[in-house]
Amino acid sequence: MEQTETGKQMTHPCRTRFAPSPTGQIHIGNARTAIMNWLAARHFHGQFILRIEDTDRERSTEASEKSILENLQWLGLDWDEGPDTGGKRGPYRQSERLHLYREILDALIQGGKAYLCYCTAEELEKRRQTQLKQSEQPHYDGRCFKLSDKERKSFEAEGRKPSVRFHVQAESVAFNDLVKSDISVPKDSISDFVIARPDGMPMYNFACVVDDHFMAITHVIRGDDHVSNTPRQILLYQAMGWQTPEFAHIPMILGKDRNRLSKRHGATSVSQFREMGYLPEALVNFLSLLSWSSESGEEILSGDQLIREFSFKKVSRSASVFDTEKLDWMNGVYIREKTDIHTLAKLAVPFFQQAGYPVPNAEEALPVMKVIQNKIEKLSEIGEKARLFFQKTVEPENNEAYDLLKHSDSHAVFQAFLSETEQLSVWNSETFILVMKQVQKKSNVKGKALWMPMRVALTGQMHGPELGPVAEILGLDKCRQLVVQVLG
RNA sequence: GGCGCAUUCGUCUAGUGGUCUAGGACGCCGGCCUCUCACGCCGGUAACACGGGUUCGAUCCCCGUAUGCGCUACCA
Repeated sequence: MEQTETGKQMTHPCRTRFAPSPTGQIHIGNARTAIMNWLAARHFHGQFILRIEDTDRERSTEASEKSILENLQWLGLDWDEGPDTGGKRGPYRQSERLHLYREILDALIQGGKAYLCYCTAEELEKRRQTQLKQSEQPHYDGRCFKLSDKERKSFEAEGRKPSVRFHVQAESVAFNDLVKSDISVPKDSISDFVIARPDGMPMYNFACVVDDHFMAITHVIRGDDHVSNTPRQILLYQAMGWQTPEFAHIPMILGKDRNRLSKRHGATSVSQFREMGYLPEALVNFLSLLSWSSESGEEILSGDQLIREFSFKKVSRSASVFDTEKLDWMNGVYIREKTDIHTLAKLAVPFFQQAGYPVPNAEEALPVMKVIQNKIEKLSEIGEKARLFFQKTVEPENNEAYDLLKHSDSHAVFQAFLSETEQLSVWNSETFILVMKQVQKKSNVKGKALWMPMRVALTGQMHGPELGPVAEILGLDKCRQLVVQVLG
């Protein structure tokens, strides 16, 4: 039998879940939560379950669900059970589990653990305001708990539709969080809360508990914005006589201003990072290093290493700021060191095309990618860095470049280059270097004065990739043509 | 307002009652390499929120304060 890190014995193998609500693009913070759940499941050789929490009918869409699954897959996460793959504990969409909630709800009401509440949203809000005004703690006063049959009937006659409220009886609730250690909440800080809407749709805290129970989730790993929800959920587990799972609340991810990450901070959805040319492995690596660190202290970690090294003990308790500069660096590491050049070329094709360059496939992208591989940190920089290979005409980028072309030494270099290449039939990086050596002899110009004019002639720019490979990709004809152009 | 949680370089983090003159990474600065830029390599900059305790000794333990975040929904 496996042991959890708190020493409690697990009666099932580790089962974790990621339970997004399909109300938009998957957010970077949610993605991190998904990654942690996935890592934990894989580390403990358990199962990772995907569940769609679509009880908010107003905001849930099918398109969102589809996009969430796609982006999770893009990140490289896989799940053992989910809405698309199925599984023994399904269905995996809350909207398809309504009958189950209904059953539990009835049982709860029968057992006196929950009751119908006829208060309207307006009434509730009004009372809340009064409580606030009297600097009281806003809470539900429990008035519908002791409704007489007569009162109930009169409410029904008014056409009021009741919601279902959970009757809180506990003194106080305490639990041991795998990340945050002991957390306890005093009694009266929790008042009777709604667990189902008048239309029968379950509320988050309720549905979540029912599903986690029936899906046999052993570790609930989620953002620490759920810490305050946990006591409510534990009360529910207790009322139903179910065993509570382990809880692990991982800290929030903050924006640069230390506020909760939101659109104001720029890109926040996984798909946006994908479009900007971040590699999934880099994003996963970076995200897993937020509020977590490896035992070894390594920073560049593959998925397998992440799985191997995963541990709740290494999750820190405080929020972290999402630092794109470090992400950029890490993505650069993946581009230049951690990704096979052929794979990279393949991934790059859409970015060439987006920039309008005629690159139909990975074969065409390959040589250029080899040359600019260590010049970019994101694939979206391809447009800028590869421009020199596709531009129709070459213009010196600034006065300095222009002056360089007009220098008399440069003139000699160009002349020599043309005569040296006149009879050439073989053309590649090496022959270009050989030619330049000859040019040096002939023109008696060397070093910077030799290479820089050639660079500007071929690319128009003062900076750029190594000239040999550039010349090779450009081809002999194009090179000669460009040199003729600057001479004329 | 109440309750909960947090607080080590600018950022991500390591760390333990003495080995901390606090380690690593990103960024930044300087140098090397070099046809340029980048890569790479070498070096540097920079932090234990504050105030009380406990202790021979606290970054590490306890209590306050401040600040931040979260929850306090018929959102999830």
